[in-house]
Amino acid sequence: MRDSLNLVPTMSKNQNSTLEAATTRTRRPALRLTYVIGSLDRILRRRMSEALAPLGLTLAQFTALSVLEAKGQASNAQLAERSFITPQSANEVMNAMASRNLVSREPDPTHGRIVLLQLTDEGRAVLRQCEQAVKSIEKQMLEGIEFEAAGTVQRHLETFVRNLRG
Amino acid sequence: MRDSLNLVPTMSKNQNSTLEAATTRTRRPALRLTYVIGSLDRILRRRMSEALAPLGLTLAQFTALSVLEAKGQASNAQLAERSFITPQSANEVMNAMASRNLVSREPDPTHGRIVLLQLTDEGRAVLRQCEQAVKSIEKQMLEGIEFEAAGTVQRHLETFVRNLRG
DNA sequence: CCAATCTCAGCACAACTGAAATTC
DNA sequence: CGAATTTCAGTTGTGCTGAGATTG
Repeated sequence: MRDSLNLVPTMSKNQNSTLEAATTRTRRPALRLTYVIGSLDRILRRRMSEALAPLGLTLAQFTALSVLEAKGQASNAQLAERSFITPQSANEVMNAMASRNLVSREPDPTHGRIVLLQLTDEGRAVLRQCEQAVKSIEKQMLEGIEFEAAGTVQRHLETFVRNLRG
Repeated sequence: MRDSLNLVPTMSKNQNSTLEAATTRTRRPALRLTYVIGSLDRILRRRMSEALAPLGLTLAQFTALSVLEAKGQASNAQLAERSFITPQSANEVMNAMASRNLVSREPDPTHGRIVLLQLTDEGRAVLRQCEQAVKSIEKQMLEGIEFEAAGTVQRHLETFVRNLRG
């Protein structure tokens, strides 16, 4: 009744029984998948922000650097789409990084209004430092998880994203 | 060299054509697992906020209601820990909901300073509406995913959370 | 004129840190 | 006193919408 019929295979036991009876001992919130995703992201955000702070970068900036490296060269609009944010938000992040010389902005020769963004050598160097700083967090997160299983999880999450993007 | 040896079964450049060959054509940013988690959360956040707006609730409020239902009865401090946020943040959310009569606050009879929070009947009713509103988003997200696989993903994500919590 | 792109401005949400008051 | 809890106040990160300018 409560959770209808789908997608919440969490409460492996006592899915019945007033819930409150278990308040003292139950260790699991055991909520929806969306809740778990949100929780994980919040913890990850906090930990990563801490790790990146000494390098003077915010998490959003690190993300933008990563995406830009993967894409190689992109307009602000393209970058925003890849990052699942609005062009305005992307622009704000890029402003901060352009002024720090981590990315270069050059007008697209074939299209006057478009500004092509690209990692500078300094940006690439900083990105490497960031990845180093973040690596240990990822490692801790995946402790006890088999390599293959982590890949499976990632592919499923990518499917979730694709499904939601419509 | 760049990604060392672990935990990123994705790609970074083009030298690893085995994995993405099966998918589309270079359509994937394919970054770290943390990036995918962040992207998914951002999309989910946006979609869920939209769905909850007509009910006059923010996502944080919905989350708090859910946690409170699962816990049955809790202090603000307990609730904060379950939600992986600071007591200050939790308190702010609870203020909004107490003033809307979705949760009740009663002093703990056994400990003067503690305030016990609990869902009101109205809170429970609103929560049910929220869950209804959110259900279709979850359904879309899990399209094409087998029930069992979704459970596996959730269990893995819960392990990630546990690992990071220390 | 239209559409896309970029950018400025203002705003909202959700978290945070710091600090104070209360209670055991 | 010290530890835990609550709560007030200010700040930050990160996104948003709206509106305007520019280019093809």
